Amino acid sequence: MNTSFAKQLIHWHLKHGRHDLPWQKNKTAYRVYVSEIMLQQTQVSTVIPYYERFMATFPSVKSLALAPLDEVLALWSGLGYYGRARRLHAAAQQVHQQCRGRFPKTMEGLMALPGIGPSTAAAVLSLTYNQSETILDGNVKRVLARYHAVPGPVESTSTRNILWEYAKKNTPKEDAQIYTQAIMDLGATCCTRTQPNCTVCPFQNNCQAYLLNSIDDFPERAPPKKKNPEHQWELIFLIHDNHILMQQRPLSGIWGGLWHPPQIEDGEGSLHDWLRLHGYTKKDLSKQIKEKSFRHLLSHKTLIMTPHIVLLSQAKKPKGHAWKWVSLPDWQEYGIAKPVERVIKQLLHQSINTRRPI
DNA sequence: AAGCCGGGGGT
DNA sequence: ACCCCAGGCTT
Repeated sequence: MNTSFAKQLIHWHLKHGRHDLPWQKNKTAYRVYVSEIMLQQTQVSTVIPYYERFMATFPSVKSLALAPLDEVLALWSGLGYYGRARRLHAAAQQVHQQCRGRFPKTMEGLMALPGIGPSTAAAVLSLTYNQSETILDGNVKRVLARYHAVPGPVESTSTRNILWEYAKKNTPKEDAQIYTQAIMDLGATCCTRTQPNCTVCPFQNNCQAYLLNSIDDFPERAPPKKKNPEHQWELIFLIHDNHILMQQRPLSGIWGGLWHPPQIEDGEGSLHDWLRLHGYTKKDLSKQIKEKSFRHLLSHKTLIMTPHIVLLSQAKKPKGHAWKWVSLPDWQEYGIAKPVERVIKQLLHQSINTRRPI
């Protein structure tokens, strides 16, 4: 074990670490666990407001376990990676039903829960119970890759194994709680990705990358994968009698379990589909869709049909099911993806400005 | 091993 | 624009 590394780091953390994060208060396995899931691939500043709302609504494992998934997704909407929310909910139910509401206190026990991998399990155990377990997140990878000038792209398995070994060697038997927080804080506030603040770093005299004057070369990155071309499709916002037509997406894939307005195009989950269910012929539909005029299709009551383009970064078309007219005052109670939320807000705003009832 | 999953912040 | 973020799951 590299005792010196931990001691220096803990000493640094005493003065320069973060001590006021919401999940650092009233530390319980549940509170730390929820924070760790939210923080996966998500920055602290983004998480904080979501975390506060979430914990106010679900203060205990039991309350989360007994809540419907819809409610969990609604609180999660806007945060991204919605699979995290589904697995969080499933894990809470497992803990509630199979562990009498107590989180496992072992790596194996925690990793048996959906959504918990080695890093999250170690974070829960070290931060909550001061167990000597090792994390390897983006911060730790960066710190260690620089400290040891580790060559090779951090995405590769071999480099990751090397970093795991360093990380384990550095983890102290005592004070793992403070150490875990400390190494994340160092990565987040000092050993940052760009423009690291090496002049105040406790490892300035030990960091291989700094001594080689090549901080920017570590961690090495694999060449970027080519991204899917961004595709876009039309979502149609049908608002009728103060309700908006929405459909829920299947649990797998992008925006899993979330709600959004129907797409115009033909196919499963399209507006075509929905209208056909309501007795309109295909010929009717083609004509009216082309003209973007649905006033006579649904009702002669107030109806505003507003097509909007929602841009997604994925090439898959939405497949939805479970059509539902959602009351406009209630739409925020549903899990809605961020781009969709923006359009709905804009629509409501417009209707207020133009003083047109919808 | 590679792909998938989101939205935002920093540069 | 591009990179990255308190990763894990699926294929």
